[in-house]
Amino acid sequence: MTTLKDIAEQAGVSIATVSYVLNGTRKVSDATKQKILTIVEETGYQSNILAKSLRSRKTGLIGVIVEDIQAKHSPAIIDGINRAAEERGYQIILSNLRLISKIGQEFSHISKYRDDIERALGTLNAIRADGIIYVGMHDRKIPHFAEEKEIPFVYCYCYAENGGSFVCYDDRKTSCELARRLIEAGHRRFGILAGQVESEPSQRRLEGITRALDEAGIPESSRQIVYAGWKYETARNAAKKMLSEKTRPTAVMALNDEMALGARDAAMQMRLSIPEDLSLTGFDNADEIQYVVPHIATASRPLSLMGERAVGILADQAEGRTNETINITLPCSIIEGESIGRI
Amino acid sequence: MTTLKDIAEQAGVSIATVSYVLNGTRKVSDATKQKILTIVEETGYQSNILAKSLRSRKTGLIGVIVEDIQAKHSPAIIDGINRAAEERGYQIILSNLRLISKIGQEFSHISKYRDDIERALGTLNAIRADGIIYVGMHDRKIPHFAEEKEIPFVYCYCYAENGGSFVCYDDRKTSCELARRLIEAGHRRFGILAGQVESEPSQRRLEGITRALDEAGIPESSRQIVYAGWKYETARNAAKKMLSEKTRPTAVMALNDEMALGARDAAMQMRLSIPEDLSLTGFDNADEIQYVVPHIATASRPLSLMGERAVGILADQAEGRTNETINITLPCSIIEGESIGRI
DNA sequence: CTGAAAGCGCTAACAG
DNA sequence: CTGTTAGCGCTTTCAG
Repeated sequence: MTTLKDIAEQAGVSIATVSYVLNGTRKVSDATKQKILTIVEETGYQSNILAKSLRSRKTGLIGVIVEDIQAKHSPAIIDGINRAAEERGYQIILSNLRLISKIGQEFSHISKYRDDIERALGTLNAIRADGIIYVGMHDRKIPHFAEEKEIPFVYCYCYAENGGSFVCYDDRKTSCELARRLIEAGHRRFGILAGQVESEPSQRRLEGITRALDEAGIPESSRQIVYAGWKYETARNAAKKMLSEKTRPTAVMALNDEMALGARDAAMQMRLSIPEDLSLTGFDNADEIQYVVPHIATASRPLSLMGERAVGILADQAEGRTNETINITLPCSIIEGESIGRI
Repeated sequence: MTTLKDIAEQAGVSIATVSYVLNGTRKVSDATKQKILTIVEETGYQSNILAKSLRSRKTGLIGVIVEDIQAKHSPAIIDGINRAAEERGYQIILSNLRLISKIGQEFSHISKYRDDIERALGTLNAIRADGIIYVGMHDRKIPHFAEEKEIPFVYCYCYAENGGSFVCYDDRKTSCELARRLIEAGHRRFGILAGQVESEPSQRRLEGITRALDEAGIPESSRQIVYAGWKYETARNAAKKMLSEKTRPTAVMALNDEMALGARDAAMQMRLSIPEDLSLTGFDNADEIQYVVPHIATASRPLSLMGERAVGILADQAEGRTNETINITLPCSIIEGESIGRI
């Protein structure tokens, strides 16, 4: 492996001079500069990042701790992180906590995995990463892991109890917007398929819908809320019950797409067609609904962008441009579908 | 940041002794050992991996170049890589080529992205990764990037023109097995929805099916093969045509699940029900088909395991246990569904 | 404009 | 059993 020293010897200059040329740290005569550059080219010299980092105390590494890379939203976020990182000359070092297989849906027990997190943090620390992005599995509040560490830390798709920068998306506003579309289409009786009672995204999405319904003066009695646990099966059963009542809702809002599919199949089984007999909305713009006809109206989260913005904050902090705690909430976009019918 | 030197001073020993204790490189008296360990614990000392690696010429870093992290199969493979890497004390450094957005389906033009790849390889080289895993986007032949490099290199979900270790899965055998199930169920007229003509996975899956049909003595005239380009839309159109022929196939084998969904919707539109009027199989076990009823028989690829095995090969090479080129082909598992009917 | 030299924090050969 | 010391490859003062 070629080193600075090799280049210096071949060029008949000191290693310092080679370093100056390579980093543009100081003015060097054009002659020597050219000579050095030629040799660098010929030898295919690659500076040793380890040595460089050891000296300069900057590694150009961003540690990404992801609660589960197999969570549906993770790849898009990581993609965004990767893109932005490369643009700024950083590399990604990835640590996957694999929480799904470890805790299933028991997000509240996350504290049990504090050990895993500490270990990941330890490694990233040992490697002297310039900053850390923590990508959550649900957009929810979690303990603030990096309290005592001095390394820049940004939460993405989650946020910390007591501060810390984060990037998330506005599901409250988006849900509100979806509900408004249904109201505009004339709907007055709503069925809502929510996640777990304690789930924060579920609560926020519910709040958004509630706001829209309140605005429209729709009474509580015309809102049926069922906590169907985010899943297809449970949602289908809940929807079946909901739709067999005498004053059944004319619109069902599922707080995620998987539950929307459950509601759709319940409707199909009951020979209710969408959108003629029933309007339906989802959330997340999941793969699973791309090919169902009619297309179900849903919302797309700005996942890639969230990753990019997280890197932006991190880089600003790592490079000393700011030391502020920055919180960014990005808007979603509504995906139109034919599942909303006028009444 | 605490260093070896700090610990040594506090313990009143030399830094070498501390190093010996921490690495177990040499016997040290229990007394000093305990004293050192206590101080390490108290200070929360983290050894500086950069310095360590610079000296020992091993970084404990595995570079993972993934053609696109947003490809459906990527997260599961990376998950497997991550799991196995952690077990062996390696960290993952991730480089995402983002090929999908760059070239779409034009996989043949991949050579244009040689530059991107060279850059990723360069960075990984500069960082002195102990080995590199290249995760492809399709299980296909690609140029051998690391010919001249001395660093261990393993291809995953693809393989190289002229050698190099790789891990892939057996779509030929699996397709053959799927076809046999249909034959056993009494089918004699087949429609096959393939990918692009030049696609290797498509060719292999087709070969598997051909073998099964040949074995069963089913004439070429009873096999309708259409190259429907892997996509829902094109597959639906192709299936529609296929199913309107007077001697329509009784079984349609789509070489991926997205096309199976296309075939299913074509059948629905033509009022053919599955599995009574038509049997259907897919491939890949994609998210998109998890919730369609009846469940479509398909095949699940051992993605996570492929990642794990790739790390196994890499670690064996990096740690000098072998210098052989190793190729592993893993079996898939058939996912039963109600989409296969007896005839 | 250029060079010598002092480290960054750690490992490992050599010397007790 | 323990310590001294020479680097790993690079950046960056300090001195020409």
